[in-house]
Amino acid sequence: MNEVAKDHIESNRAAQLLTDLSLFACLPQAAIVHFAEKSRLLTHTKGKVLYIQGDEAEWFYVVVKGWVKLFRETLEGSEAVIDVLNDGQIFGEQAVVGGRYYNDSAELVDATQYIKLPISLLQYYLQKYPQLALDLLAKIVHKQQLQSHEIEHLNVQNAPQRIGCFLLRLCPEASEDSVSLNLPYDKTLIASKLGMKPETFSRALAKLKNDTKLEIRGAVITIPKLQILKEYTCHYCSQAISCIDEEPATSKDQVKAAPK
Amino acid sequence: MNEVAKDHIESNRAAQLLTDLSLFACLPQAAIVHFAEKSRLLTHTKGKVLYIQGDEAEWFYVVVKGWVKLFRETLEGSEAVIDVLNDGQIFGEQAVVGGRYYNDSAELVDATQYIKLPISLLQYYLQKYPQLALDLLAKIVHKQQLQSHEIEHLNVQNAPQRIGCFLLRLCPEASEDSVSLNLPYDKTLIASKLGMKPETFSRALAKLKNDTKLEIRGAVITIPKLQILKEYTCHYCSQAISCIDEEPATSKDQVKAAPK
DNA sequence: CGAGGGTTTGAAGTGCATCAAATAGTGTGG
DNA sequence: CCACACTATTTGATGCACTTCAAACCCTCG
Repeated sequence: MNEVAKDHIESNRAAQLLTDLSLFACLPQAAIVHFAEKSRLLTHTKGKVLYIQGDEAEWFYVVVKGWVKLFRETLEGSEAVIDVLNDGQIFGEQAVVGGRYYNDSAELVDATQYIKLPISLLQYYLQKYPQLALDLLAKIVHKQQLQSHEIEHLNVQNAPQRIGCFLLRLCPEASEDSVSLNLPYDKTLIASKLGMKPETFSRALAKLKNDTKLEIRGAVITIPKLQILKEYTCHYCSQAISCIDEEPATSKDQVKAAPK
Repeated sequence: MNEVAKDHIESNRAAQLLTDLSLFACLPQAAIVHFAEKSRLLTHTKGKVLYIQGDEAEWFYVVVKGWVKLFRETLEGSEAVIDVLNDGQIFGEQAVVGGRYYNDSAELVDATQYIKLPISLLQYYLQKYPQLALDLLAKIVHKQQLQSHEIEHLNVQNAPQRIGCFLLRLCPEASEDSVSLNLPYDKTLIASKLGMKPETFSRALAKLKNDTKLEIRGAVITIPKLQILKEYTCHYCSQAISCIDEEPATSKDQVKAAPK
């Protein structure tokens, strides 16, 4: 198969993936195809660095399958994990407005398939289809709210509670009393994401297990009584409901406001 | 003076203030007048609560003169300060997309003048003037980047360094070797914003003073050698330049991208 | 002057980090 | 399929940073 044909197939596949993106829900098919033509569908193994903080921002990214870590690193080498993303999530898009540079670094946590798309094209379509700007706005606001939540957690929760909250957010929406789940990635990485050291994570998880009757076998955790965990954890959260987050509304759900 | 005349004057004053807002730079005067008509220009004293987390979001706000604290509160009463805003800053606008509820609470820190505007009107103009959406996007992305920065700081800096960083961000853009500045609000509030207790703040500031040769007289702090403070503080920051933030670009600075 | 909030100081406790080492788990090549 | 190498995770011992509780101090404002 020659290069051109290969590119064509890759582009078709990308178009198909991009069509499923809720961010692009408002775009006509032609625009999505345009994005797909200019995009690259890539797969790399764990450790691949997609960009680093301070790089000139040319691309934004979509995770197709796998896990990507966003982080910031100091001169000393200590790093702060901003977020860990998986299938369907977008990143690097902040550079579309404001700064011309990435303000964090991105690295694959696992073997991961992803698409990279030119930011310039996003800028173009933001102008052309105003609804896209509104949908992007909604996505970014949602991310920001999760971040506010993180800041709160770092301030008011101790290590076992932060882990408890993390587990709760892994639970399927409508969960029964008892849930069994897999940790999505390294315990070390979870620790960083929660702002603690691996040793602390290990000990804190042991304490949580003891206090809320978890069963732990490696990366598989069973919560026999969700309610116990919620009380232990979310009592210290500001949200009455719980820490479980929801997707932001997309174009279809938007309410148009009347003036005057 | 009767109510109608008073409202008229207030509306004129609000229009004038809104015209200066960089967010509204792209709007025609008529739209700004429309906003002004539907807005309320208010002044309240310290402690006034503008809204609390979970309230249905009807209004967004602009600080005219003073200080406003955004925070999240747990059932136990411990609070996490998300941000402290002053003149010209906007808040409560996140509710314009996504959730219908505020996801933090807002309270005046000082006697403060502010404007409140209907979110429904913002929604209307976001649709009508796409550039407004892009400018709002830029503002929110900028806020988000500052928040990522905060998360990093909570993770990698100790208390004296976080204070040092806070002081650096108070310095005027082009500062000489030596700077003298006023703390903008309560030390207790600064402490909360930096994620520490008042006692810790007091002790950490004393340590910072000792380590970087500050002079402190109440709320007036003199930094004799900026460079010393930068090295002490930002060595642990990921940004090569410093922690000083810049305003996001507005409409005028935007670059239009060519397709294809 | 006296009340009250903001700030500092002291003493003691707690949680998390650090350093070091043991153990479990995973993928590799033989 | 096993042994080895390498990484992830756990465990232990110790130290430091920050918190907590308590009390003093300071400053402002009625």
